[in-house]
Amino acid sequence: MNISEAAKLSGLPAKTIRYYESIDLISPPRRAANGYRRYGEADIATLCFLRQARQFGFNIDQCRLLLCLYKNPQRRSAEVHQLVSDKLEEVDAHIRELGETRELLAKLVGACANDEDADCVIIDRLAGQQEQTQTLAEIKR
Amino acid sequence: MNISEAAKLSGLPAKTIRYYESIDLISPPRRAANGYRRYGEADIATLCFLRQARQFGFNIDQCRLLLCLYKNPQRRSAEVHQLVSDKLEEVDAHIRELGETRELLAKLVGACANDEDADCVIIDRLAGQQEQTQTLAEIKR
DNA sequence: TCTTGACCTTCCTGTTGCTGTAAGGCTTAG
DNA sequence: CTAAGCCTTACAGCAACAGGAAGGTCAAGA
Repeated sequence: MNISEAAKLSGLPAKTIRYYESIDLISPPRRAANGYRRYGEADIATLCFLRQARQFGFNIDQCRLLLCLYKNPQRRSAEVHQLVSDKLEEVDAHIRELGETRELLAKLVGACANDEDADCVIIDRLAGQQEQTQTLAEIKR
Repeated sequence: MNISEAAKLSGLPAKTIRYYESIDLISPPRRAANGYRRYGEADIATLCFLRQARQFGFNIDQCRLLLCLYKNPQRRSAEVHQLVSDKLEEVDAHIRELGETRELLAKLVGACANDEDADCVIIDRLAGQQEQTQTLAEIKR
């Protein structure tokens, strides 16, 4: 099948499939006489695997590793487990960070007068000296 | 003061300050006779404001808006409130999305045998046809 | 047969928010 | 006089693609 059908079946844009080939994430497919890329079932499976892995938040390098494991019948499931639990920790850390930001933003929203006046706690807070000093202290540590 | 002191006081790398100037986020400072940038108190305040806004997750364009409001004594706090509550929603959506990913990852981690065997639920799940079909159905909608 | 539209190809640029590096000028201390 | 530590500009690169230009190919219809 041609690239656009592979795209449909895999759920990845054709652009992305070509991109993955260009960075050696997937191996170049056979070409038809006219130069068109030809994909088979196994290629589609690989592309689906990649789409899923990306959706799970794995970056391209992590996908490379996962792909190795996927294609290697000698793999140990413990290796896969390690990769995924690392990613889980990564995501947890990211969520915690965003959660802190969220709380700070919520405080700002709650504290702002939200009226026609120019006085604005949010602006004051963003311009605030205290926070600046605190951050400076952190930097100096 | 020169750029490196401005960097120290504002908490932004000198590189970033020059970058902000290059994209017209901040106005070009005066120059000393030798061509060095000279910064004053007001410049530092602006840079601090930007650092804080970035820490809160505002992107550069949003910082532009915030900066306008910051510098405009005719602002209405309601405008600021709007910007910040939009950002809060944005962050919330991001957190929800990450939360879903987190749950899926946790399931994978929990289901994996985590041993010396090649059988791996995670690999199966990432390569899974069901999910693929489901996603295809979603695409076709 | 010709044309039209839908494919396909490669190559180049742009996105976001910086960071790194090169190549060179200024300043100050020893 | 030299070495360090500033400063300047300008260009390249990161992730993970997306958009578009310029051109070749293919199948269907008038």
